[in-house]
Amino acid sequence: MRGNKREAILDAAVKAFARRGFYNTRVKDIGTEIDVAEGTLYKYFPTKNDILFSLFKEKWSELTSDLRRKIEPLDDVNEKMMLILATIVDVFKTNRDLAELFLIEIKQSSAFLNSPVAQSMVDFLDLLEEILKEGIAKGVYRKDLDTKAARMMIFGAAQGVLLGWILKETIPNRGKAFDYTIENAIKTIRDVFKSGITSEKK
Amino acid sequence: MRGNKREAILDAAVKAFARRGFYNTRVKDIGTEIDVAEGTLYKYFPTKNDILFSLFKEKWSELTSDLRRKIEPLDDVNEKMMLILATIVDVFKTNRDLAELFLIEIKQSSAFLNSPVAQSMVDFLDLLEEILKEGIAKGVYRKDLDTKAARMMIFGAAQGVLLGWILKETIPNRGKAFDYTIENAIKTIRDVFKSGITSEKK
Amino acid sequence: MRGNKREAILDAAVKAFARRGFYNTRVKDIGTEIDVAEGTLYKYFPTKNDILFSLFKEKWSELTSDLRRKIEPLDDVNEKMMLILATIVDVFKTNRDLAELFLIEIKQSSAFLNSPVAQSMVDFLDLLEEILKEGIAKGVYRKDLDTKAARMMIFGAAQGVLLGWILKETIPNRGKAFDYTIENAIKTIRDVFKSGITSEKK
Amino acid sequence: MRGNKREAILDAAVKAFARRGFYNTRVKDIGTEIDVAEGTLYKYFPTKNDILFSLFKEKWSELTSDLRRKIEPLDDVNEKMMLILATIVDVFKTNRDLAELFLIEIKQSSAFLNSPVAQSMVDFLDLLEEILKEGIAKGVYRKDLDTKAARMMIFGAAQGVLLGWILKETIPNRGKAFDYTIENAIKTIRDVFKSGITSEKK
DNA sequence: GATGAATGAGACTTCATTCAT
DNA sequence: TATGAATGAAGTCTCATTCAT
Repeated sequence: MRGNKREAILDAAVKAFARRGFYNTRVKDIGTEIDVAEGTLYKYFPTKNDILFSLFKEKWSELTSDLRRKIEPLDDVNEKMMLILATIVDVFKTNRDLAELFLIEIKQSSAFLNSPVAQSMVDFLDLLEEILKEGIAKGVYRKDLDTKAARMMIFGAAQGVLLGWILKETIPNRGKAFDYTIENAIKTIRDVFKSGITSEKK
Repeated sequence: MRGNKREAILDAAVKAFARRGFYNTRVKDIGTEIDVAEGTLYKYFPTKNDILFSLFKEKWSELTSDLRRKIEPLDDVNEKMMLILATIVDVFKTNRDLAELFLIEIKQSSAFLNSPVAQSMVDFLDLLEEILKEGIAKGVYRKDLDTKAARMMIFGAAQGVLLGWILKETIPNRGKAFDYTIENAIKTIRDVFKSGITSEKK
Repeated sequence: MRGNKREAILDAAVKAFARRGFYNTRVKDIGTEIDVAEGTLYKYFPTKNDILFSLFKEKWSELTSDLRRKIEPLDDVNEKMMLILATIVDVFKTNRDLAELFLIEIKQSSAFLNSPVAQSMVDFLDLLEEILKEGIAKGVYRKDLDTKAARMMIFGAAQGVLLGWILKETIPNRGKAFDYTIENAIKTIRDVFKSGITSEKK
Repeated sequence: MRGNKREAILDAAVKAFARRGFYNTRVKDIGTEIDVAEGTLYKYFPTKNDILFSLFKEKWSELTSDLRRKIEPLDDVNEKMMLILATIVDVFKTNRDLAELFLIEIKQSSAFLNSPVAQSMVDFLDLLEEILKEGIAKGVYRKDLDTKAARMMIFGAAQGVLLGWILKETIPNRGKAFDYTIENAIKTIRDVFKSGITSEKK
């Protein structure tokens, strides 16, 4: 029971934060989402900030361990990398609110990057780097890759296409500026990371 | 004189917003930065929001037109693309606060993506797309590229490496997680976009 | 409980507004009057203006319906009219703060005369007019009376004597300028409306 | 020249205060009315309050001495009284802004009734009382008249009809509630004060 | 545990007044 | 004398958090 309500609060918070952003969400809004009084939230989380903290921590951890489980049986690094990218996009496609929150409230995440909470996001980046290193070791990826830079690049690229995909639907007027399917996006990412944006021949 | 103070306020706002984020910055903080009273800010901008709006609008416009001017004399699309990526990284490297603001306060930018202000950011994306299209037309870039998705991917990738670079210095504890030079970052971006992360041979 | 606090706030507001005027009263002042925090006021009324609005609306309504109840059993229009005038003076004599507010913050009432709130004051004027019309129909009042003008005249006359009575006590120095008892005032009003200021004979 | 600008400022203030009320009028608004900068106003009046003070003082004085001049040649007290009432209504009819200000910003006038400024308004009331006393002495007015109360009643009655007349035009929606001509109003006042609201046949 | 009324610190914004030009 | 940019005190209102029930 306890765990359930805690979970429910976090899920409500994802929705609320995604919809209006952290600072424009009232603590009451989170409660309203699941018919729980403000005071009750404070039984589970000491402050509004802590709700966001726990959210990031737990959701990132979940995502990372899911990914680890998924790529474990695979051998080919390229396949691993592509699976990761595809999964991320897929997860966020399924859980739109979570996507919005993770993509958009970066400031908040960086705001507590100092805290132990941050580890969960770094864990994800570490996973990315592992694959890269493995690929390099196996001669599949180029040796001169700066893995720390590359992982941020990959992370950013995924964020970028997801952001565009979100904005397309969020913002009627500007929709055309971000008009692509999520399938095209994932194909673009895969192809570009595989062989660049340059034409194959050459 | 008038223009100067307006400029000064915007610059102070960049600093303040970058340092603490939009919502954690007090209007008074912006004024303090340049020894100007709170009330004076309101002579130049009707609301706190408008300061951020004007900031995005004007700085993005500046950046985009700078880029256009720079790539004009070039013929090779690849060179153009690389120049753009290098310039962006360079601009933000020089103006650290601006970088932080643009990379991190995305929510705010998306918050007003409906407004005419947004056009300035879309203008930048359009520039990116133009190059991509030109490259495709000239047979330099792959024909199957979804240019709308690709431009978001490139935009995101650049943001990603810059974010890491910022976080490295902002967050002492986690510094190692983002430990790469900006030079390595730009090289990584260039190489990956040119020929992917896979090893050259094959 | 809820109703009680709302009532208490309105009563505190009457006092505060009467004492210093609407614009010179701080929201905090109203709360202080009844040991309630500023924020609490906003649980009951959305804005400071709304406090004044509700005040006018509810107090005028109360007064008007009281008057209607009182005059109902009477037959003689003259008696009705005199009862109304006497009651008004009496009500305000008893509730000095309310008097001060109603007499003095006319600007505010006129400020929202467009709003539905105004109806409550017009209702009172309508009551006055009804009596006048009844009197005319019965041949007790002069046929050539412009009832709309007359009701404002009566309303104003009552306001005038009450204003003087208030000023007498409010303003020590000028007290002599308004030196009459409320009993004399009501007698004056009654007599003058009955047969004018001219001497009886003639 | 000096006097002219001072006069101009006061006239502009009458307009501005009448239009929006004292508290909703900005010092700048007064200046704008006559194309004078804010700073300039402060060369002529030490504070915003002083503008209102001077206004009341000077305008009331003007009105009172005008009235004295007008009634001087008359012998009949009744004629005097009627002339006064007619003149007041007429003055305000001609100078609508002044009317609105005097009728509506009573709080402000009472706010400084303690100050020497108030004398100007009391002077007017004194004039009213003089006539009443003269009438009583001559046996024209009833001996039992409380002159202090009566003068407030007369003052209030005049205010009342003027207020209605102003509201009629100010407030489109409620116009019907105050639908009478100023001519009817003055006739009503004259008749009622002469012989009451009761039908002539006694 | 749950509630939601109450709290009050603190944010944004306004505007009377000052003062250098 | 005239200006109007600058000031900053102070007001209204919000909302995270507390606490009595």
